[in-house]
Order: sequence, then structure tokens, then C-alpha cells
Amino acid sequence: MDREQKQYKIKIENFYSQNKRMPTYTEMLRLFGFKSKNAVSKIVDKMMEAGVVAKDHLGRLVPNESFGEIPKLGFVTAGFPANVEEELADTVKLDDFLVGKKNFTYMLEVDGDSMIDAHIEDGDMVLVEKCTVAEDMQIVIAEVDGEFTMKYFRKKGGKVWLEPANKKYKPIYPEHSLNIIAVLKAVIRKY
Amino acid sequence: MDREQKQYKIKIENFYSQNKRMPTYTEMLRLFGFKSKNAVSKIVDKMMEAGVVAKDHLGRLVPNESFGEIPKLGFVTAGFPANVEEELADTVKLDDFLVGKKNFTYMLEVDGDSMIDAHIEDGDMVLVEKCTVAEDMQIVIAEVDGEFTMKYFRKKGGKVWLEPANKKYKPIYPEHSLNIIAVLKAVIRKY
DNA sequence: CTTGACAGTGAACGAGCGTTCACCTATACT
DNA sequence: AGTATAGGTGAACGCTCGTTCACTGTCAAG
Repeated sequence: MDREQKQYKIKIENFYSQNKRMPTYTEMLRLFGFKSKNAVSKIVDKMMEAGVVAKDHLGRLVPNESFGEIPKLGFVTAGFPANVEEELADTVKLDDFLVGKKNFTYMLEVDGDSMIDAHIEDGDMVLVEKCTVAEDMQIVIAEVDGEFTMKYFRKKGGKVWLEPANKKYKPIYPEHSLNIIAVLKAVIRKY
Repeated sequence: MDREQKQYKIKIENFYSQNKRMPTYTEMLRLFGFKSKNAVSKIVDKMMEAGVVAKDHLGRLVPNESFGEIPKLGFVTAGFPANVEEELADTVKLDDFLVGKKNFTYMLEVDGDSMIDAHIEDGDMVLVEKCTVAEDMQIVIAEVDGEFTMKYFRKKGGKVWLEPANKKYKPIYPEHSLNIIAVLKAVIRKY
């Protein structure tokens, strides 16, 4: 893919992320600065050959799956490849990477340091999946005797309780009820 | 929005996330199980009134911004709202939430525990933004004397060095060169 | 029963889309 | 000079999309 094609791709990507759809040929005409749709047509043909975009069974332009994805580079210690602009083996789409069951996923903000030994800080965002059961040692959002909290879920010998990841706090043994609301799927911390 | 409309919305959402574009009326016809496009037309009109979808200046159907977003619920301790299916004030799109400058963002995997006191574990994924300068105390990916590493960037009185977040390791004072490659923007940990 | 509202059918239509063809330059090669 | 080749213009053409209209059946209210 040469430099010019990359420019076109970036313009299409921007259009797509702004308008949530692919541009029409007439729109690309303006976008690229041509005066004839045919010029666009030829460019699109090349892009299809290069695999940047594709057409579905209706002949409609659809973005290649790399749209909106970000390159995944391997380990930190391995460093950046010499030319990071090069074709990269692996890319990730954050939505797909983080969200499993779309309609059951919620984001919450952590307050308190009760999970600090699990390296979950006050202020971190967590992605949780609504769910009523959990395995021993999973981190869950639970409701115990009317209070909501995030803790390790413990289950041993018919007993269930919650355990913080902070020695300052003590395990919680439910007096009346312990309802699992959701299980932790991911932690996100922004800087 | 009544139950039926929600079903339609979910079907459209699924189509959109699979095909990366909105369905045509003919496709919705099959999708919803009607025999006349007019039935679809009426339903779409209602959805537009309800704000679920919209049409742009070309009359093309575009998803409302809530497509692909996940609900953001506030603090963990605040718990889940009684009826989580309700209209929710806040939603987040993970891509936009995490990625600032799209063409400068990369994902790397952390190995080693040198940043453990900053609660970044071995195996965590980090999002970094390519960049050559940094502030004191920002976490950066840097190349020191030929080696890549992730550390706190320190800058004081004209001197620069790197500091791990783990007492087991010592600060790194560059012998020949210290190049900042990228700055840390987010940490992601999956369970 | 009559009436009106609602939901869906089936056919017709104009518009804009993507495609295609003939043509017009430059630039590079023989 | 002569000639391909690539990159662009401008107009024409079908096709399918979204829209619209008249019509049908169903259900509830008067």
C-alpha cells in the first residue's frame, strides 16, 4: 500500500468514525478532491485489491475489519518495531477485546481500596458482566445484607463469603443474604 | 420505547455490529419478518421519533450514538439501579473512551513486575501513545542504551532518569541515551 | 352493527447510487 | 517522433433503494 492509498484510507476511516457509515462515491469525490466519480471508482478498486475495504453481497462498501482497530505490538520489553508504520501482524478492536456479552456488560467506578492487593485502585473503572453465579476466587459485585461491594467471591464446603484484597479489611460473612450481581471481566485505568 | 421496539433495535444493533453498516429496508423486511417494505418504513419512522436511529443529509439510516456503547453506572458501592434495563443517564463507547489519538495509539503487553507498586501487573495490557517528550512522573516506554522498558520518567534539575515502581529494582540512569518512545495512557487487565 | 384506528400488504415511482464507456491529457519508454 | 500506460474527466445507463398510495383485515369503542 503506497503513501497515496494510505491518505485515502485515513480519510475514509475518519469519515466512517464520524458518520458511522462508509461514504458514497459522490462523497469520496469531494473527500479526495476529484471531479469524476470514475476516478473514485478506480481507487476503490485498488483498495479492494489491497484488502483495505470490501463489498458485501449487495455491492455496498464495508470497512475491512481493521477499521477502528489499534496495533498490538507484543511485549513492552520487546520495544517498538523499527518501522512502526509497517504492516503489523496483530490488531485489536477494543470493544470486541473487552466486551463479551454486549447486553450484560456495565461499567462501574471503583471507590475504596479494599481490592488494592489485587491491584485494583480507587478510581479505576471496571467492566462487569451481569450474572448470578460465580466460581471460588472470582471477583464479583455482590449485595450482602443490603450493601453493594466488590470482593473476591469465596465458596468452600457449602459456605459462601466475600474476601477483600486488603489486609486492613476483614472477610464478610453474610448474615441474611449474599446475592451475586455481576462478575468482574476487566479493569481499566486511565492516565 | 416499548418491548417490540426494543426487539427491533436489538436486531438492528446486531446487524450493524456484524455488517458494519445499517440494514436496508429490504433487509429489515427479512430481519423483522414482514412482507412489505412499508411495514418497515412505519417502524423506522417510529424509531426515529424515539431517537433510536436517525437519517443523515442523504436520507441514509445511521445509528444513534448509543450503538455499541455500554452503560456507565457510577460507583461500585452505589450498586446496580433497581431496574438496570431503564433508560440510563450515561453510556460509554470504549474506543472513544480509551483511544485519544487514533493513529498514535498502540497496545503492548507488560512483562515483569517492575511497575507493580503502580498496580501494573505482569500480563496487563497497556495502551500507549507515541510521543517523544514527557513530564516528570509520567509512566513511559523508553529506550535506554538500547533496551526497551516501561518506567516512571523522572526529570529534575536538568537530569533525566527512569524509576521503577518496585523497591526491588533500582533507578536507571542513562549512560548514553534515553529516548522516550511513548507515554502510558491506560492499563487494561482482563479476567 | 358501525366506525375509526392500527398494522400490514402489494405495487408503483422518482432519485441517487455504483458502474461503464469514450475521451483527454501527461509522463515514460522505445 | 511514435506509442503505450496511468490517471483523470464527463456523460450515460441500469438497478435498487426509500418513499408513497390505495387497499385489506383485525380489534376495540360507541
